[in-house]
Amino acid sequence: MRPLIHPSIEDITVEGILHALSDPVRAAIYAELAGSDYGHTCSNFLQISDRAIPKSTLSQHFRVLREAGLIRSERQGVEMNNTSRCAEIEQRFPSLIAAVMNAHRVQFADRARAAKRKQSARKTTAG
Amino acid sequence: MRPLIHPSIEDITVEGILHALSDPVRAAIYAELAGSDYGHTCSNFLQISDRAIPKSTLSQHFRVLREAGLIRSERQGVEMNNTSRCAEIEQRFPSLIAAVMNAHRVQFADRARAAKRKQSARKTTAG
DNA sequence: TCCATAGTTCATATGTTGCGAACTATTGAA
DNA sequence: TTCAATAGTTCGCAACATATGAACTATGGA
Repeated sequence: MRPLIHPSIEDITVEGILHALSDPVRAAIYAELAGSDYGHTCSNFLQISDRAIPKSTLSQHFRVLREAGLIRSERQGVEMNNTSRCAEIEQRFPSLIAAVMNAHRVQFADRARAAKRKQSARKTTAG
Repeated sequence: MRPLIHPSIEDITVEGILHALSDPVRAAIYAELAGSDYGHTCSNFLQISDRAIPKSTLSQHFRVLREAGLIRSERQGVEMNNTSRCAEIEQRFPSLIAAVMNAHRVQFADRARAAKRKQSARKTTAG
């Protein structure tokens, strides 16, 4: 098993960060990690908003996040402890992460609102 | 020639924006468009920082930016007039674009600094 | 030593990207 | 009108990337 790669802060690239966060599954994982003050294991995410993620896929997603410099993964016994590196990134790329996470929240809220509207429209048409 | 696709503001996704801007060529194009108050043609970018971009590739890049909702392309005679949609995006995803563009600037500055350091190190070793 | 659990890696099928060649659209000149 | 020039787009294919089941590795406990 090859050692895990964690780029040093100056080797982190914008391209890498944006690419990593341009996938909704990875964005969801990262949002959870960045939003909590303790670590998460990989298998905490085998289920993401009603969608099952195969563990090999999950492992790849964590690798992308890790190698983009967004998270740090440390083995802790049989499992992994994954934490966000947001403080470091904030230092190098101020307000980038916050803006991206906020945008994801906006989009999530808009979608929920659209879905609700659609649902009530169905109800009125049916009734 | 199929008509150009411009998503309406509510159909613009964060994934799409991040993916579009995760490519350095596209980020450079977008930065130029967003930073000027007049439009640019595609062929203005056949050369980007000493690198030649084939026009078919350039056309694809513009398509990605356009379909992500980042730019608007309008035919003007024989050429295209490309303008950024940053005002609209700012409204939906506040400070996202600014943070991404700033991060790219930071990275560009850091790289230039690193290259300069390396160059002067070569000089002292040689002398 | 054996098993269970958590993740990683491999193989491969499927999807995406880059780019030369061929094409389309528009303008202007003959 | 026809022809050529210019600006972009589309096609086709090779190279690269991604998703996932199957096989594997690492760790801890019985």
